[in-house]
Formats: sequence, structure tokens, C-alpha cells
Amino acid sequence: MPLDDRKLEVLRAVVEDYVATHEPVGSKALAERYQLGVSPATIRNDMAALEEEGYIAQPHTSAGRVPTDKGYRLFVDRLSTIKPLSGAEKRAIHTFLDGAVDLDDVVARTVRLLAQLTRQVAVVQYPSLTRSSVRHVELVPLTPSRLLLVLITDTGRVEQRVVELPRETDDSLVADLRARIGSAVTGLDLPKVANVVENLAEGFEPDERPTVSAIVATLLDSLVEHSEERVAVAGTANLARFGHDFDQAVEPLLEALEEHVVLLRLLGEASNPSTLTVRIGEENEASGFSTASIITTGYGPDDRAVGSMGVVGPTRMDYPGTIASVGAVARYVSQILAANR
Amino acid sequence: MPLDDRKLEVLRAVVEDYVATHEPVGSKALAERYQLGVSPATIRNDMAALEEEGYIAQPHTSAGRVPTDKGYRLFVDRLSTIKPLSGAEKRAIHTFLDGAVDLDDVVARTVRLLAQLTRQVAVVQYPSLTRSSVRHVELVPLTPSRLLLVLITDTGRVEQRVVELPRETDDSLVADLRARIGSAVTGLDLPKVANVVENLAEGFEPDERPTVSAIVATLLDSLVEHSEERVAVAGTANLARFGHDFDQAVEPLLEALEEHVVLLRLLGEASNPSTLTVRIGEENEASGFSTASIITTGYGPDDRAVGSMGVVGPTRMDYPGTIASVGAVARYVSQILAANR
DNA sequence: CTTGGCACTCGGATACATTGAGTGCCAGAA
DNA sequence: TTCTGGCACTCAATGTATCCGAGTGCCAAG
Repeated sequence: MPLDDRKLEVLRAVVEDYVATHEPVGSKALAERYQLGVSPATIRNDMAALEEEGYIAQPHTSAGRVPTDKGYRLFVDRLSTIKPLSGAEKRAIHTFLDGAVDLDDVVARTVRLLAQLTRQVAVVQYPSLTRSSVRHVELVPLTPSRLLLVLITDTGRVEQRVVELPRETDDSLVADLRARIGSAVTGLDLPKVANVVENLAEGFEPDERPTVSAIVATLLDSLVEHSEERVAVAGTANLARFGHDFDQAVEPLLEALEEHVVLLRLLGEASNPSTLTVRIGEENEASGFSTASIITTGYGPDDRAVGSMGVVGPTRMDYPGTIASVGAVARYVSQILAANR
Repeated sequence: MPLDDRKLEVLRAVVEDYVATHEPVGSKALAERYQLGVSPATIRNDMAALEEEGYIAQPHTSAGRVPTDKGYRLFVDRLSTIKPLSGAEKRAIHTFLDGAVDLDDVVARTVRLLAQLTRQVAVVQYPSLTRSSVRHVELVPLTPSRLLLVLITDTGRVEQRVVELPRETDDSLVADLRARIGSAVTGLDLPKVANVVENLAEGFEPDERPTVSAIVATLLDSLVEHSEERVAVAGTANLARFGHDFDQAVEPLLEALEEHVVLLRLLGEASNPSTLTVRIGEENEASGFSTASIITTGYGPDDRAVGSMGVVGPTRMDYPGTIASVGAVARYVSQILAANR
């Protein structure tokens, strides 16, 4: 049996009411609160059909209905329109993000802003190194046998590593190295740095090569091959506050939120800043997220996604509002990144 | 009535049993589990005396006793000896921390290690800028009218800020500036940088002064005056797992843990790495921490504290074990910082 | 000062009755 | 057909009564 328009209207009403009240919703309550133009008995029949198709379910026999994952999915895909942000929300985005002094600050402010707007847990990935290019490489001598390698990307990330040199090295060699490495890699995508840099040592005097190799090895190892993706999390207090919204324990969620590897998998890799993904309940393969929904989107300058951000909340979340918030914040952050390039 | 030795023994037993079982402890259970050498009736009398003095209390008439804040305080101050770490724990500290590649990594690993060892929420403050000195200053031109100011401290912190220049500036001026600012401030404590640097512009040509002033202003404003103290937090999942240990909601705790300003006040400023502070229950003036205890210590190379670290847990925590863990981790981190100097 | 005995207290567990929101189904109306 | 009102039924949640026992305070004897 196909679902006619009224049944879809009933599903929408069930979802909206359940999200608002957090209680199983019965036919009578629906008839009272929504203008469906039919009696509770008719709604009961429709609900029975919706249950038959798996869009809603009963926690127990004598209770109202609750949307299933499938029901939320249909709601998100076909029944909801994105709720425009309020003026206050728009203003909050601007005032919150405009004062950021550097990339770390942008990310920190963004994640707190998202958590505050959506009242859920927010996650923001730092711009991925593998999607960035080199803006500048700096070598800072610390002692004759140690130096600091600083790498600055076009997205504003600044990474540094201490390099232990195999022999004492004077400042002029360091300056020479800085110039040659710099001109070799500046402007390059980080994944391409590997190709360019690995034969760099050959252009030097034999007794300088070990030093060059040490630096190059550090550059490659920790910044290209083992480059860590970093993430920031905020709003875990919202988990405690609205934790009972999840039908299961919040503990596995909190654990997952501390496991950045898991988080990164959850964020997924967005190829395009303008696409927004909603994963509902069991659609998340990660364990512990069966009663959670995740809304993610990419961000980055000029439709080139350099990272992802999103929020994690109970499946019974306000999808239209949350989707609008995540989208708006991502767009504004993308603008900021584009302006700072 | 002064507390004789046996009464103190009883208090110790009450604390230990309550921490182990998390249940109010009665006279009979004490007589069975601890070799106090007296009958339950005698223990009852002692407990009545301890209650009279405010060291223990009864949740309700027909229940056992529970230590009060005052009881824990006495226990910590006079009745407990620091529990030596197990071999596994010592090994964990070493293997966990030895692989750190830079300061951010040291802090990140430390906070996770602490959370894991103590099974509580761990907090680590980054080495304070105000207690650090300048190791290196770098100016990286981004565009003709913007440059990146990078500051590296002796504790390994790397801070960067974008400076908008009032006019276009060529590389040679930047190089000159770098050299002069560098030689002026390298080695100086950050709080002293302000004095040295504010008249630096006077040594330059009049048309260069606005540029110099812009850089100096950024340096002062964001790195000396408004220098943010940063903190890392881990183990919030432990709050959920053992949250019922707190007699009240964990929500205000989670909120406080996201408010880094509050956290910094809680950590307090440790002047000496070897002193360790225990604040129990109501001794924490911060709201929401009335059933929490905080154990903090400073850390830093050579008995010079550059930051604090600690853990937050329920008042009914294993004080001897937690104190030992916090102390050991802080000492090892101090060593690492000393070695990397 | 310590101990065994004893009456007393009271939170928590158990059992059972009551309530009411909500359902499914059916017969009659539109 | 499709909708509606009526009605019996289900079952979680709530309330009530009762019991149980860990634990106490007190007292008199050792």
C-alpha cells in the first residue's frame, strides 16, 4: 500500500510532536495539536499503516507511537524543509567567529558556537594536512645539534617538530637548507612534497647529506605520512543535560568522542563543502551510536573541502534546525578561510 | 574529647571501606573486614564519637556511616600514606610519554595518561606563557601587507599570530625586523618583553615605524597581555561511567570542564612542582564541585613550575593511589621538559 | 572501658490494586 | 470506499500496604 499524502502528514506530525515532547505520541494528542482534519480513529488507522511499513513503532502495547530510524529518514528526505536561522542566530555566528586571531582560534570558536547553537555535541576537524599546500617552511636552530622544523600551510595550520641532527651544524648551512627546502616545496600540496623532497639530499656536499636527510625524514614522516588529523570537540555537557534523550547509556558516546580516530571516521570525508550528510541511528556503523544521529558537512574555501564539521545528537533531534545551523556555520567558516588565504 | 588512636583507625577503616564499596559502612562490617581487635559495639561507640566531631555522618538513621569532607581531610592529612605505583603503572607512564613528538603531543598524551591511570577526569595546563622565556621569534611574510609572527618559548610552546601591516613591506625590512626583534627579546621572560619592546620602533626610519609598531602591538597584545592559558581535558567518559559516585548531577561538572577559565582557577597556580594540593568537596569554592575532590600539582623543569595538572573525581576517591599517580606523572613530565630545554 | 543483648528505626524490596492513556476492531454513517 | 464513534482490552506507571533486615543507641554486666 502506497503512503498517501495524509499518512505522510501524520508521520510528519508524529516526528514533530515526538521531537518536541519526547514522549510517545497517541492518536488523540495528534488530532488535538495538529490540523489534520480527521478524527483520532482515522489517525489510528493511518498510524497502523505507517507501523506496518516500519516508519513508526510502539514501545509497548498501550503506548503511543515513536518514529523509527526509517521514519526519521523519510522525514529528513521528503517531509522537512530547512528552518531559516533566526536573526539572533545569524548574529551569534558573526560575533562569535569574527574575533578569531588564528586558525586554532577559528576552530575552537567554531566548535563552541556549533555546540551552543544546536545544544548538542559539536565536532570540528582541523583543515586536513593532506588537503593543504605548503605556504612556508622555517628552520629554527635550537642548539648546534637540534633544530625546530616549522611548517605553515595555506589553511593556516602551523606544525612544528624538533629534529635531532646527526652532527653539529652551523647557522649558514641551516639558512642554506631553509632556502632550498623552501623553494622546493612552497606552494606544493602536501601529498606531493614526498616526491619532490626525497632526493633533495643529493644536491648537497656529502658530509652535509646526513643532516639534510634527518630533516627531510622528519618532514616526511611526521607531516606527510603519519600526519595526524586533529579534531576539536565541544558541548559534551549537552550530553549530560539531554542524555536521557538517548535511549541508551551516554558512556559509549563519551568514550567515542575521546577517541579521535573514531570521530574522524564518523565525520567522514566530505569532498564538497556544500553537501551535507545526515546519518540516522543504525545508519552509523560505529558501535554506541545506534540511537544517535550525526549531521556533517565539509568546509573549505572555494568549494574545496579541507575538513569536516558536524554535530552528534539523539535521533530524536530537531533536524531542520540543526541542519540549518551546521550549514550556516560551515559556510561562514569557509568564507573566513577564503578571506585569510 | 580527643580522638585516640583506635578512633583514627576506625576512621581510616570507614574511609577505605566506603571508597572500596561505595556503600555506607556499619560497625559489624568493619569488625569483620578489618583487624581492629574490638567488638562491633565498641566500634559503634567510636563511630558515635567520630560523628560527634563531624568526621563521619549517617545518610539516614538506619544506615551505616559515610565520611564527611572533614573526615576525608583528616584521612588525607594524617592517616594515609602514598601508595607506591605498580610496575605496570610505572611502565605505562614511560611508554605512553616517551613517544611524544612535540609539546602539544606531550600535553595530549599526559592528559590521556592521567585519565587512564586514575580513571577520573584529568586536566593539564599548557606551560604558562607568563612563566616562559623567548627562545625564538620568527617573522614569515605572507603577502606584502601581512605577515605571520611566530614565537617559540623555552618550554616548547609555539604561538603564531597574523599581523596586518599598515603598508606594503618588502622582505629586507622584514629580515631586518626579525633580527632586531629577535636579538632584543630572545632569552627574556615573556612578562619582561613588554618593557624591552615598546620603544623598539624608535630605532627605525620614520616611515618604517608604523610597521614596527603593528608587529610589536600584536606581540604584546596577544602574547603578553592577553596571553591565554590553554588547558587540555580528558577522561570525561569516566564521569559517565562513575558519575553515580557523585551524589549530585554531573552536568555542572561537565559544564565547568568546558569552561577553561573555571578550570584554570581550579588548577590554581602552583609555585613549586613538588607540592601537591588536595581540595576536598566544599573546599572547592567553584559551584558544582561540592561533591568533587581535586588533586593538583605543578610541573616544570628544575623545580620551576611552568604549569599545573591534576584530576577531578568524586570525594569518595582513592586518595593514596590518585595522589601517587598525579605526582609520578608530573615528575616524569617535568623530566621531559627539562631534557628538551 | 569493653561487650553482649535488645528494642527501635527506617529505607528498600515485594506484592498487589488502581488508574488511564492508548490501541484494535467493528458496525454504522457519509 | 472511507471515515467515525463506541467499546473492550492491554499494560506501564503509580499508589498502597506490608515485610524485612541492616544498623543504631542504650544499658547492664563483665
